[in-house]
Amino acid sequence: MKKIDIFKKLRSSGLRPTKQRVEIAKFLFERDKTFHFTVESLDKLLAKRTTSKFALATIYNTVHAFKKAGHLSEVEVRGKKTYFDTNITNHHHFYDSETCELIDIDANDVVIQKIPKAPNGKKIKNVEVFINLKN
Amino acid sequence: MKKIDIFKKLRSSGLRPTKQRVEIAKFLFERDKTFHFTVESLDKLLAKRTTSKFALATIYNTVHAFKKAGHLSEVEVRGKKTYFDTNITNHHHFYDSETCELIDIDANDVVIQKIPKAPNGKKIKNVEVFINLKN
DNA sequence: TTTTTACTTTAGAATTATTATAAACTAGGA
DNA sequence: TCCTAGTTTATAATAATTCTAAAGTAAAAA
Repeated sequence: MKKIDIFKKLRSSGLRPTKQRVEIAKFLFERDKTFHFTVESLDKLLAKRTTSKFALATIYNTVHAFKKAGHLSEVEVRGKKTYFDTNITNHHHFYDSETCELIDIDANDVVIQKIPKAPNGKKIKNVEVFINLKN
Repeated sequence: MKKIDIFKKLRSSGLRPTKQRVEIAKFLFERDKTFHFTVESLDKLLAKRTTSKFALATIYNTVHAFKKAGHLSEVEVRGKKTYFDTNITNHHHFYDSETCELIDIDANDVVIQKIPKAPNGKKIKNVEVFINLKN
């Protein structure tokens, strides 16, 4: 993804393309495969790859802004950390608690045959399937 | 559940039936319906219902001891808090993010037709289905 | 282009949930 | 009853995240 596209992506979602956002966006979105990360891991990776430095709060702000704009999804797993996922399509996850690793599962690879009705007055927003792994 | 049964329940799982544990166990297990709670909410409820006071650390210890002994299950949902569930059978959950409320779904009410193979070297430990609700 | 304004970044403080610590206490066996 | 290991407790520590307020910057207005 070219710099100009990053600019577009940010601007079209109402985010000013600041130096920090552009750098973070380039790092996150210029890749073919899905990328899972926590704020902490992203911070470390950015520190390695770039010369600029980022306040931790900036990474939190940016990642949440990207999420709000629909460029990232958030995945909550057992444990204290929040993971983010560059795969924003509807999909599911394997979770390997040994390695604390998330692995995407395509939505088509999980077929649910039967599901209960939502309680009165409520609707189903989405269904998340977590497959926990062991060795 | 009678006090003597609480004693048995605790002792059979290697937990000394201390005053605190017995009171907490009575509060949690002397009910017909599933009960979902966080450590924080349990603390508040206990403060209302009983005259004894409990250190927060005791509630953490006790709840985790109960979980380890298989008397409670733990459910992680979006957000920072950890929920515990007196329903220790294999089951799923609705999650109402408006009210931060968990609702049990019987395992039989969710039928999964197709599921992907675990990655190489890994096995599937369990499958958790979360149905997120909206209004 | 300069000025202005609103949005951002930043470092550090604050908050929140949880766990660790170490001293005092207690259940249950010897 | 005495002893010992397991428990409880208050408090400190930790960890992830959010808040704050000052300094900086992008983009609109002049």
